[in-house]
Amino acid sequence: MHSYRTHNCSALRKAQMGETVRLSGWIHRTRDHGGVLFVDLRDHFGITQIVADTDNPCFAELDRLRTESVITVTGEVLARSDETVNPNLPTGEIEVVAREVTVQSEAAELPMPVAGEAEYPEDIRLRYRFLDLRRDKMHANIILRSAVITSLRKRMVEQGFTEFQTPILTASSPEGARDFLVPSRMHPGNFYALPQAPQMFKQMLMMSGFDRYFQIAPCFRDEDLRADRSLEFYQLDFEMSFVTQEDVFQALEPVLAGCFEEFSGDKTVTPSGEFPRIPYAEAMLKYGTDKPDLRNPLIINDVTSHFEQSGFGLFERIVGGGGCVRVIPAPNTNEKSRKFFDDMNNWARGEGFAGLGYVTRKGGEFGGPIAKNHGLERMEELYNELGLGPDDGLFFAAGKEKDAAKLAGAARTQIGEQLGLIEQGCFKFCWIVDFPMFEYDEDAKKIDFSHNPFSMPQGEMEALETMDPLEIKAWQYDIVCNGYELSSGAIRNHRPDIMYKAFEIAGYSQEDVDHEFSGMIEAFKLGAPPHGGSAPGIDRIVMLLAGEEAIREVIAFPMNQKGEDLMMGAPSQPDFKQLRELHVRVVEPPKQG
RNA sequence: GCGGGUGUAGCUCAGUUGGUUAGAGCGCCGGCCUGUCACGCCGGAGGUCGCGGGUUCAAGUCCCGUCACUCGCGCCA
Repeated sequence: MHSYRTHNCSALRKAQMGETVRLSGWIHRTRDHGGVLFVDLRDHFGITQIVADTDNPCFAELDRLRTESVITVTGEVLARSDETVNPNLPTGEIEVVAREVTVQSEAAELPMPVAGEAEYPEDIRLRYRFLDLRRDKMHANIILRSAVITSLRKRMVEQGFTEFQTPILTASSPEGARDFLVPSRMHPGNFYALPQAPQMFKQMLMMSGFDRYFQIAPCFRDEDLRADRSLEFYQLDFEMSFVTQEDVFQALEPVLAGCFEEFSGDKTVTPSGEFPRIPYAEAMLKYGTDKPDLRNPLIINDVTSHFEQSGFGLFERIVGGGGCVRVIPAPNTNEKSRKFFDDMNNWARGEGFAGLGYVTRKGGEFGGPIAKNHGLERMEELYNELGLGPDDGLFFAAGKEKDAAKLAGAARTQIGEQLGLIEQGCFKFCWIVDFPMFEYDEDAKKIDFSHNPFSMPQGEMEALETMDPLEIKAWQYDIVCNGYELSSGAIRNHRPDIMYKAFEIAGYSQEDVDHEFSGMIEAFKLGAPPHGGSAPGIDRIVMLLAGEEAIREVIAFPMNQKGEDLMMGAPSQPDFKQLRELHVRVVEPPKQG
């Protein structure tokens, strides 16, 4: 007989009745009835009930052991009587009568329980992650992650992509997020950078003639963390040669839709080939964000023209000063109390906005100060234009265009949630397209790239030479699911002349470009195919599929919000010898206060 | 760097307008129980109420500061 097991803890059925078997696992729970003792033995696969009565020589040992101790049990498979079958357990029709128990590892008292579904403080969960990962939910999340990655990989290969590995120790890239630096022992004073994304390498692979690249790529960014953002994360990084934006969409949609359909259970998924394309400007107007949650049916409207001359002085002044007024409908709120509307205003103030105005409407009767001051007839006109009903309230976000859009977008989400309008049980994808190539940087008082400087401008050289830079769009796109940005991507600028021109508009000389991106420019000058790609975030994909709200729930060993690994104790101070070899000296920052 | 939330037993939490010895469930330790599966019953141990200061006859409770965790803003092309 095998030293540890003949079956796993989810394998035994009535068919094995009478067989002598051996199982190994963790003691999940014990139930001591005095005369008879039940032990739930758990492994990766499931749970099997072990039983021993007082006449059984194993009784004392099993009774003594704490939960989460690891044991090997040899015994006979018994069918349970009809009344004692547990229908909730795949192995619930049988139990194993212990004959021999070997303790593999005795557990001390636990800092957090493994059995049960309670919530536990995250710092304790992270400190004892190996215990946390034994819990059902976490174990399932990590298995899901593995299955999702396998599925994505298979689907990419089916689409004709080739998997590559690119360097982890690489060069700092001058744009984007902060780099993680690694000191070079052999080159004193020089540092490697960990890749923020394998951007340069994948473009180089296209210039190397490989046509379709992909990688499950680790990426590193030294920026503050969020629920859906960590210092290190994985992307399904891909790039394609000789493609238009539409070709990229058609390659990715079946991969994402297919993967989501495979793992989303009962939830519906936007079908491949039907992901809406929403221009950036339209998204900012209708949803107040470039990552709209399309499960929310509310649409924002611009009503600035209605308030150029209005009895409502505040809005008139805002509009007169070049600002705008956006409205978010609150359908069927005739039963809502004044508190509901005031609470929304307080919420907006709490979020740091000036405030959120509102109009109430109950059976066709308008209420609230805006309606009164603006005039009931003009309000009626506004409602007719927006197609609103006699019981629909209306919220107002006014200010400079950027602020009004942001407030309207946040309010749209808040109203949708408060009124329970967010459609559940679905994954709604969309592409956001036509991002502006440039934007005006208020701080630096100059034109700068709005997103990726290496994207191809729509209209190429002619656009750069003839158009107002702020009007130029880029072949750049984001994919969004349920309000989460899964990735951004672009058709790249593979033409040195267009590259120089684009950088010139943003205030960089040809020498600057040659100096900062010499490798890339060099490659472009030696035969570069038109190419483009994207890189959906794998952690976020798994998070959505697992129904979690933080990527830490789908990462085996995540960091806390301060970028610390509480289990391994990272980051930590290196010893002096290591620093000396690396030619690095640490200067402590001055203490506060 | 900034703002919100939380902080009471190993864990989850309750604790009234400030008022005697700070409680419950789970876990732990001991005892009882032969069919449970979140087993049940009895008993016990376990607390710097995050930390520091202040107000008060009296602070878990009020005030100020600070720390930790967390969510968000900035940041993340």
